[in-house]
Amino acid sequence: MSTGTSKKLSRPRSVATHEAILSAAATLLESKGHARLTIEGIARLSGAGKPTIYKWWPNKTAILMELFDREASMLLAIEGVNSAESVEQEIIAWFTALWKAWQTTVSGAAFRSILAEVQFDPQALQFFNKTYIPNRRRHLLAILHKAQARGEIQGRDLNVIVDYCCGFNWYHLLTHSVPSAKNIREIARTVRGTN
Amino acid sequence: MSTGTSKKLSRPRSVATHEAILSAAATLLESKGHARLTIEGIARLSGAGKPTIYKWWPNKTAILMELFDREASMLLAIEGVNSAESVEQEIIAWFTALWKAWQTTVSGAAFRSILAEVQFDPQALQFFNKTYIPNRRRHLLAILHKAQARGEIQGRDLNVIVDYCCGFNWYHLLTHSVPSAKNIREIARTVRGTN
Amino acid sequence: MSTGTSKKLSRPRSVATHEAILSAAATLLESKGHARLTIEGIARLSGAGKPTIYKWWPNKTAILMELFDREASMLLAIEGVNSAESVEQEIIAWFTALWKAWQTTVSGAAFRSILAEVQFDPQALQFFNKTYIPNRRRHLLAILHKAQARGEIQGRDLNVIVDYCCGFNWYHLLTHSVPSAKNIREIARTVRGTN
Amino acid sequence: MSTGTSKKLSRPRSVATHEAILSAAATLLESKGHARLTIEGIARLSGAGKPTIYKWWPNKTAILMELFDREASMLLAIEGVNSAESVEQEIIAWFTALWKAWQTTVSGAAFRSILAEVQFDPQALQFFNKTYIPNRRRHLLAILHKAQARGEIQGRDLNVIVDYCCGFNWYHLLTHSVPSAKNIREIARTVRGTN
DNA sequence: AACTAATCGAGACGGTACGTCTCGTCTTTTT
DNA sequence: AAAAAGACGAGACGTACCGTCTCGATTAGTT
Repeated sequence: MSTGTSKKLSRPRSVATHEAILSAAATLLESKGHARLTIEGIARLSGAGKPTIYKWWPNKTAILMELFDREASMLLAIEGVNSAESVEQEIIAWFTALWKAWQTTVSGAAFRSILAEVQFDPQALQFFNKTYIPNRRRHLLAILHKAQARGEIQGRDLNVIVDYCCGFNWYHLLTHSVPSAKNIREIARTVRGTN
Repeated sequence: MSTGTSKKLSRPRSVATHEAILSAAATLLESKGHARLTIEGIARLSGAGKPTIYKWWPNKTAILMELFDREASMLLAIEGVNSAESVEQEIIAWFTALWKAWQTTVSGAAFRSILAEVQFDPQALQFFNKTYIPNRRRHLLAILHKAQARGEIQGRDLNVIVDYCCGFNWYHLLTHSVPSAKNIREIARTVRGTN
Repeated sequence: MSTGTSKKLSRPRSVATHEAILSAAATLLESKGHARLTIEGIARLSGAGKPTIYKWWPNKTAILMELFDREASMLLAIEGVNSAESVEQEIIAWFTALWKAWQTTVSGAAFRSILAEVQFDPQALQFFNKTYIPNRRRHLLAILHKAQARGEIQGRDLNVIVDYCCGFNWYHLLTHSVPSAKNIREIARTVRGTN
Repeated sequence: MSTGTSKKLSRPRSVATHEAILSAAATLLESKGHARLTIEGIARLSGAGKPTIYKWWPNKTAILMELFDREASMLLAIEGVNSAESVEQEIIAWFTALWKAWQTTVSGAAFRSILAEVQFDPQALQFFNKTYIPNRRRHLLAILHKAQARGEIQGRDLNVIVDYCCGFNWYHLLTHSVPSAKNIREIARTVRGTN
């Protein structure tokens, strides 16, 4: 009797290979840099065959996105509950944690690569805009919404705030300059805008 | 004392070829997109030899930068001196003009390509950060300085303002989303921040 | 006991491509001549990719050698065992057959090209001297040895005979002049040298 | 005041440049080898402009031929009158001198290069066959003619002898193997052919 | 326990672009 | 004129990856 859950009749996808590919990508991104990160290199290092990689990821960007998510989700899990007293405090905490992650893991390099790579591939860009970006904006947007509900932010278009806050981070990421704590405080101050 | 007008004793660089290469790059960038913009393609379309291109530009990014500058300088020339009554007005005027240029010429696509390309090449990135970016920031920084002198802006780090304003524009450029007039007004409002 | 026929665990080398490359080389050598025989041209005509060619042959000379061997082995197969009555008869038969092959197939042009090409590449020259040439000399040397055993040749250094006989043929090949039947008879006469 | 000798209205061909080009070619041929001997390299080393070279020599082969002639004529001048008692002695003397020159000057390398280069260029080959080769054969042919007149050689086609003697030398030149004194004696013996 | 079917590694293959090299022609200024 | 300097179009060089393909070997889960 079928249990309903359609069981596979054949060999399942190898978890070890999946993992090996991702960490090979991480290693190469860190050691050789974006320009030297090639599918061929990943295959070589991971011991996987090229067709195996192409079977599961449509392109390099998809690998990078999965890599970034893995690292970023760790970050989110670690940060956990943040009971800050004000929007500014919350944003400062969030940006500080974000930059710490971007610096200490490959996630920063990965996101930088995604941003660059996505400009080459219209299809990847569409996925990036429709699915990927909204997910990344969600956390900041939630903080702002709460603040708006508490009355801390008034008369502001929250999406514009997210735009320029993300923009600020992207700007620093793409120019390889880490914003100082002071800079982060400064940008956090702008969100209230009590005028 | 002779200024030594230093006449070249050989065939001078061909202006026509220089021009043909740049406009071939512009055409290809517009028609084929960034991914299909190759040195080989530029050589083919422009009628120039590949070595000629490599002689004058070290890489694709350098061509794109010159292309962008050409378009951007036109923009600056056209916009001219604008004596707006407030910082906000000035910024709104500047951003509106900038986005008009980015949309109506290839300059937008060129700058997007530069941002992506520079991530691949550490040397190009260094030039980008040390020389190219400061030049691009100058105009906005000048506007802010004047406003600070007039007392319109107080207690703000002007560089952070430039960071997030550029960031805002880059963000929209990289996600292929044009900011609305309303959005531009909104971001212009944040620079004053009289709190 | 299993001889371990060592089966390849990947896609086998394409015989069709191998063949296409060789015959493209033959066609180009015949139609365009040695100067216009380029790897790029062979790739174009054969439909193979350049890297495929470089994978299997280190340089143009290697292709030419294989091409020559293919044609020459046909010749040897056709000529078969020839039981002539004297050295002179044997040499005349051999040279006549050789020149017929050099004229009716690309093998002549191929060998001419090899001789020229090998002067450019010290590595190719070494292979040419150590491996290729001895193989080409073998047939003539065998004829002379047999004759010496029969007492037809006395007090001669057989290697010098081979040197000048090959030299005679190379001379005519390189100056694009085909030796007449009379000339071949004349040179065949010199090998006996009963003085 | 005019000396009577029709003065040129313009700058005459520079002898120094002519000389510089030839010796640059010799130097490069010796140090870098045939493959690295390029017109561009000659221009660089000699300090001449490329167009100057092309003005006076149609191609690289022509330079090599002039270079070879310069060296070879020195040889002939030095060897001078050779009063040998027999054809064999004469040929041995001639070949020994020839090989000494080929080994001690660049003339050997130059002639090897000419042989190779000429295979690429049908026009150069024609000049080579019609003009160059006959000049090179002349000396040996003269020796043989004298011997024939003296009755030392009978019933032989002298041209075939020259063919295979040149062939013998070319063979050794092209395979980079210097014939031993014994080998030279051996080949000299064949010319008499008293059968 | 044998069968089955997808997965995996290996790597050959046709492409395309890379950045470099040399060619032979040209244009300009100096001698 | 002739020569230097060197820019230029042309096109081959040998290399690096791309993404697709064909193999034989592996390895669950189903019969």
